[in-house]
Amino acid sequence: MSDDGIVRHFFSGFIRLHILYHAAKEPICGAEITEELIHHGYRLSQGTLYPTLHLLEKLGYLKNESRVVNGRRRKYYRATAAGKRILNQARSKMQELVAEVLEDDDRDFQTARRKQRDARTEPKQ
Amino acid sequence: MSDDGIVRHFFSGFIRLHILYHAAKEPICGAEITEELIHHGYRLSQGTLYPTLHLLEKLGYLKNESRVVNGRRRKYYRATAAGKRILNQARSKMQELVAEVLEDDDRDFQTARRKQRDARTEPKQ
DNA sequence: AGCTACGATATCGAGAACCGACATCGAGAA
DNA sequence: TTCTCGATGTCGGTTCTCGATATCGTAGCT
Repeated sequence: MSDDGIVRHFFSGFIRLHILYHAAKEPICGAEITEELIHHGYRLSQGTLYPTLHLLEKLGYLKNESRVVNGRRRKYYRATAAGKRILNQARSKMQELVAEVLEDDDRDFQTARRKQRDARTEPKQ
Repeated sequence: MSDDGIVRHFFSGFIRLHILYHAAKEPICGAEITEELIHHGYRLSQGTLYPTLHLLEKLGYLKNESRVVNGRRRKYYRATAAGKRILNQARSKMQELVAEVLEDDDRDFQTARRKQRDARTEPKQ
């Protein structure tokens, strides 16, 4: 694991969640997702992206529809009802995990929710 | 990938980020981290946890100090200056990635920041 | 001191995931 | 039909993850 890769490692799963998120917002194809991620300074290789799309489709969270754009065939993926359900579920989890890391530190991230504050203040031993 | 495992998969990196976060807050040992994660309903196997700790230490983000607690040897890890730096860097990234997924949907997560709104609304050709 | 108990830490092998490189596909141009 | 080229799909080597197992180290006991 490279020094710089550790941050990427922290978010690799999260990047994949973005696929589901975007597919819930609007139909999106693989090439657009790649492009989108670059905006964020991330990169998901084709060897990861397409299998992920296929997996999400196989699990019933995405469905695709072929279109032709500029003489090119593209598969546009859209989140199914089940996909939106799992997305919301992921959002809740994320809420919980993120709130803790962003809260109460030497930074001003008070906008984060602080629901689980009490759940982790029990004394050890 | 199991159906239920996909959500876990989304956050596996996030879970590891928690290690760094807790180590920045206070010295923490492997056993406590495991315990902590269970509060969140997550689980990181020992075969993943310890190598991760060693990696973070090798990269210079953590340093450890052995203590004896209840007759047991424990290695307490604490974030170094470099570790806190990378944590803040990760926080910014997280902020950015999370804000997008939580914002402007059929839910009430408006507490999330919306700084990068403009960065991804350029028309696709 | 030597022995045992036990929790914490560390390691190992099998399986899975990731990535980069390469292959395939398909619509329009020539 | 053949060529072009962007988009999709696949493959092998490398790395990561997990569960099981091993080691380590302190304290209590004799």
